[in-house]
Amino acid sequence: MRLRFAPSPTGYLHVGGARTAIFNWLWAKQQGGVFLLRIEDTDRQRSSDEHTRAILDGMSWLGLDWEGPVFQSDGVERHRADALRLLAEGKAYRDFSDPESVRDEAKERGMHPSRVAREKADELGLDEAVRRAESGDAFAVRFRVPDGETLFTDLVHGEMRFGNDDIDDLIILRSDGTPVYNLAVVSDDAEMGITHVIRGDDHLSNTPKQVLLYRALGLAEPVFGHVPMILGLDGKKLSKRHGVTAVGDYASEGILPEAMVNFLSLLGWSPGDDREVMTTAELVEAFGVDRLLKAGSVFDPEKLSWMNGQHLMRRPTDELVGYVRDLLTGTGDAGVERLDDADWSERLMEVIKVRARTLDELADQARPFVSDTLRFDDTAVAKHWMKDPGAAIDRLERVSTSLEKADWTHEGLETGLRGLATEMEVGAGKLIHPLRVALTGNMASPGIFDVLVLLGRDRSVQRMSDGVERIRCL
RNA sequence: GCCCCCAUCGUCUAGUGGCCUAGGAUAUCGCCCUCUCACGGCGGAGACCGGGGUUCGAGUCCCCGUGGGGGUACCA
Repeated sequence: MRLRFAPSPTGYLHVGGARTAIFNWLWAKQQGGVFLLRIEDTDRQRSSDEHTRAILDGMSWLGLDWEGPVFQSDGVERHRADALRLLAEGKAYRDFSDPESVRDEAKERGMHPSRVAREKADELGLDEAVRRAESGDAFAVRFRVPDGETLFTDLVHGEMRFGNDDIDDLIILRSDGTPVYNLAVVSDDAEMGITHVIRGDDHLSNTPKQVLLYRALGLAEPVFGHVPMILGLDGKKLSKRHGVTAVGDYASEGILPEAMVNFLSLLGWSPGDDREVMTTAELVEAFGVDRLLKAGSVFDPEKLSWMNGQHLMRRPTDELVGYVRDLLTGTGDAGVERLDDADWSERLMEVIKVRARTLDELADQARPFVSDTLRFDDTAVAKHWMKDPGAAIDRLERVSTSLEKADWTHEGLETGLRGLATEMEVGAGKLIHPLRVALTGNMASPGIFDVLVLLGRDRSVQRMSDGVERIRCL
């Protein structure tokens, strides 16, 4: 079994393409098949190394590995030979007509352009066509669609039947001698020995044309499976109008590749039970083309975000430390080396990972612990400090002196602080809230005793006195 | 215009003629946990596009509408 993913070199791997790639990859992995990559660049004008590179980067980020070098569609000679062979066998004909005048005439007579072209070619006759070709007249090569019907079995749609009258005599070779997509795919896929083609629904209408080409060329045709499209929140085909559509952009938004693979694989497919958060290994195990859906699905960034949070909680903490280190180094935050203390950073991840949905949020959560330069949240300061600055200062100072001598453990600190609250005849929250602002600059944080333990005695005490100082200056 | 595909909560989906009083997830609302925010737990609201058949019985099968998507290039 040989599968391939064949994106067009548009400069980025969009989510729809990514999902198609994922389906192919999952199936290949599960069946022990071969997964190949081919860049569709028969139109040389459009392709560029950077474009190909962007797609490869997207694939690598997702963790989708393919076999061997990327198959570049450099088979122009082969494509041309195929076209010429069809010509020699009378399965294609030379079209000398001017595209524009053919279009006009077709419109006038209410016909399809390709049928006008066929009529003209038949009027011209084979001998005359050969003579004109030999004298140097430029011509395109059109495939002559035979009479009858074209049938094939689609993995997701079942039996497909197209009346050949509805299929146009497609051009397979342009008048400049370059091959056209529909011929190139067929020729290339056959060359690669592709046995199964999973691709987007947008290719469904192309399939009978390609099937006809396979049969005319005597090539082994693959089994096709057409998966539904991915739509934007407005129900329209997902495009740049919907904002982020390149998978690479989600990488920079703090999405884990495994979450992306998981999320995308659940668009147009489901394992059949209630499982949703799944590892890539589980997906490989559960995947099956028989459960591919027919209806298009909307890409919902909210659910992706949730799923990412689920994956985040399940990742090994040392991996999370790595992400946070990179992110905080990138933003130039001081103190990143604190993360090198494996035991400490692991405990830090344990308390912050449930509070983050993206890697960026995880880094934001980690920042107050890593860096000593706090970013104070205005509403937090207003609510817990400035409503009654005097009380805030008093409480911070008393917490500080009381805790300074406490046993610096979760339990020791809790007994100490709650004892102080009782002594002062205030609720513990009255002490905790201003303390949290002093310690983290924020209104929200992990449990205050975890914060204290993670920060350590010296840094905690320092932040409390800095906090007092800060309130006085405000 | 012509051809093709599709249709269950807002969204992702389960459902292959009786197990459906339509299940799960997300989002949303309420409660609980609680020092905050999350996580987690419990609960609420929320869908079979419409009309005809077939059948004892239809979300499930058939037909017709409607809606959405795709194709119809000397694009890929």
